[in-house]
Amino acid sequence: MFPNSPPSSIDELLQRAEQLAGLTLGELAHSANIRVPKDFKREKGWSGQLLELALGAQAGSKAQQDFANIGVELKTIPIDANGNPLETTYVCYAHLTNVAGSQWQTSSVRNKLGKVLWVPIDGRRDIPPSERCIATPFLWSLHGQQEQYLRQDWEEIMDMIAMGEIESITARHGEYLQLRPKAANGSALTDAIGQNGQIVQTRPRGFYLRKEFTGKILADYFA
DNA sequence: GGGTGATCATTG
DNA sequence: CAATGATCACCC
Repeated sequence: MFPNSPPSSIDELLQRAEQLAGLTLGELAHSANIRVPKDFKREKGWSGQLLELALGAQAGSKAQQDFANIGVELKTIPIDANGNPLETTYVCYAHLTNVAGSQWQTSSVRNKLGKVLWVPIDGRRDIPPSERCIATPFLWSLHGQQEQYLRQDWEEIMDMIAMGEIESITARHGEYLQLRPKAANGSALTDAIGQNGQIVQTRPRGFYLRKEFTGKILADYFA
């Protein structure tokens, strides 16, 4: 059965996570009487929510780490047969106003990625979700050159947001961290800084890690 | 609407 | 055919 309380230490979290390696999503879901969708067309976050339950993360939405008591964020990541990421990784919502004076050290990107429990899961679309296998979860921390790469991209993007250039930022900006739409649909609007410093309406955005970045994390671990 | 969990699907 | 831009479900 799934734990009903969060892990009280990183060791406990890792112990829980290691128990999941090798299981299929179907086996894990079945153990808790959870039904598995045929595909993820209408339940895109299903894998992540299943893993939250299986590891005892607090359900629901909160703007901080999944395991705030031990400072760890949980990220599932879909991989192909070679262990390479199949999708970019969502990090957090991007605030588009009141960004003057934002510092990397206190940014939500850095806070979210400080410590991450990565759970690679077979994401091949030609395999039904129920048969997709959970690989070996591992703990990773953001530091050194990887942090500098993200910081550089983040500062470039935040500068553009602060300068009122939100509409000229595309997903092509940023070597490893990119800004993309993040909303329920195309009609969602939020405040942003306009070209003359005024408030304008734009599509909500989120920060995402490019596959090259997460691919390196996976390669470093499994090398 | 803002935020969590992400993958989908159109297109360059 | 990978990547960008769009979208799905749920919570508050």
